Amino acid sequence: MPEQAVAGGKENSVETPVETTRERLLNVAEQRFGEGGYEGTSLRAITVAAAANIAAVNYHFGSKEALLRAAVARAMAPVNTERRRRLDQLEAKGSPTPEELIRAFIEPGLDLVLRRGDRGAVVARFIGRIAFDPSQRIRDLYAAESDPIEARYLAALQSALPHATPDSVAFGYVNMLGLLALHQSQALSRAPGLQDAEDSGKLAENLIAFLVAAFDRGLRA
Amino acid sequence: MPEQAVAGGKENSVETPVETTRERLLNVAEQRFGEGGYEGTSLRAITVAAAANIAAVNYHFGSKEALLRAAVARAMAPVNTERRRRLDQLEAKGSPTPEELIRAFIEPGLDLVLRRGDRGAVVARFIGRIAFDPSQRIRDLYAAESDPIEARYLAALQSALPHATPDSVAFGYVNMLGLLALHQSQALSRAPGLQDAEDSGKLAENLIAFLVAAFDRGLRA
DNA sequence: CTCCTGTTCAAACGACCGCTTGAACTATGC
DNA sequence: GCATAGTTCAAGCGGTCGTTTGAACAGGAG
Repeated sequence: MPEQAVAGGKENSVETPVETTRERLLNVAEQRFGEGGYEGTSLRAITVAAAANIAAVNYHFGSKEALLRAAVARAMAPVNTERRRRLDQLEAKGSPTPEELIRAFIEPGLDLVLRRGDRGAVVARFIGRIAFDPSQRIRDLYAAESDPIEARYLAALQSALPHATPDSVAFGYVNMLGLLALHQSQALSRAPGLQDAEDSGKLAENLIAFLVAAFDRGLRA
Repeated sequence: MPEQAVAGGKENSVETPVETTRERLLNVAEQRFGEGGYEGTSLRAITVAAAANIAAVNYHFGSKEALLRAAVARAMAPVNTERRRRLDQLEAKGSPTPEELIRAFIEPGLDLVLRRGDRGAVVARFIGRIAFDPSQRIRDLYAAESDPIEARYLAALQSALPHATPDSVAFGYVNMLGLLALHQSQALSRAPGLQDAEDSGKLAENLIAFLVAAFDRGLRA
């Protein structure tokens, strides 16, 4: 391991660990896949931007799709963690409202990710883009990372909306999922300008208010 | 023009006009682009399925992107026509409600297109897929076909929702646009089963109710 | 019949794709 | 020192991409 920069390494100052080839590949993959989608982005474009050799992708990940899978897993991990944490918290408190549940879903996807500067915006766009990639195969790959907590949200939403049928609760959930992804990918923001932290907060509040109203009064009785 | 089958031609019965190569290309392009997206679909896959030569694409359209543009224009034409017709009708009546406006937007996209059998489902999926293609270039191509009536809808929605700010009305509009496209592309229906006419009607009603609630009470005052 | 225009065809172009190979390089363990 | 395992590299594999070419084919007009 030439450049892993373990703690106390002599080559770099203590607080600037070297970005490994693997990390650079994941970072650039997030950016490029988020811009052009999976099919529209070549491994060569990624490796050139990451100052790495093409063979490095197959060495570190095995294939283009495996690189994408690793990037999705890494990007979704903190979002899923935060969502789980919030769900635990709400369930411990007991009887969460629809708004609390929606907020616990939306904010980790927008806030947590957009509030950390350019990198966060890149990650959000990546997730949003992959979630609705034209290829069913790629969408499934995202769904595999997102599904584990879906059942918990559905159950909690059903409890919070006893008047709504299970079908209509599921309908609301996929609408929430879809709208979040579209805003994450910035495909809905006509003005191409990137959102800063403040805008992202406003977006989150607007989206939550929109969804709360739809859940509260827009589902089949 | 070998096989145009003008009226009264002797080769085919009166009511079965021959499908020209150009039409076959557009039909198959709708289907394949709707399945795999623009980047994920090759001209060869299209021409093979259409029983046409690859060169026919460049002869009839000029390029792959021009084929897509022609397919989008053909698919959107009846939707735009119907939306314009409904808007005219509502405006002639005066003071349309938010629900009437939302219905006039959603139904031409789902109903009109899904109610005409398999072909309609293919067209709907095609439109929905292209509207949020990963490539900005392709999305713009769709937006160019969709934009002309956008201003009319925004103005009408603003009048019907005087309490909402212009920004929030625009926010609701893009959400409506996005949710419709996602349902059209069937990316939100987890069960991969194709929707028949009856299901499509239910979907339209559910989506309209969801959006009406969100517009009525989910926008910034 | 001959010309002419519109259409289809097989074949090939250069470019790029994801992936593999085998050697070179690098830090570490003995 | 030397062997070893981890990593990077230039080069090339077979295949597919969108596009182009020039010839063949088909009907209509003179």
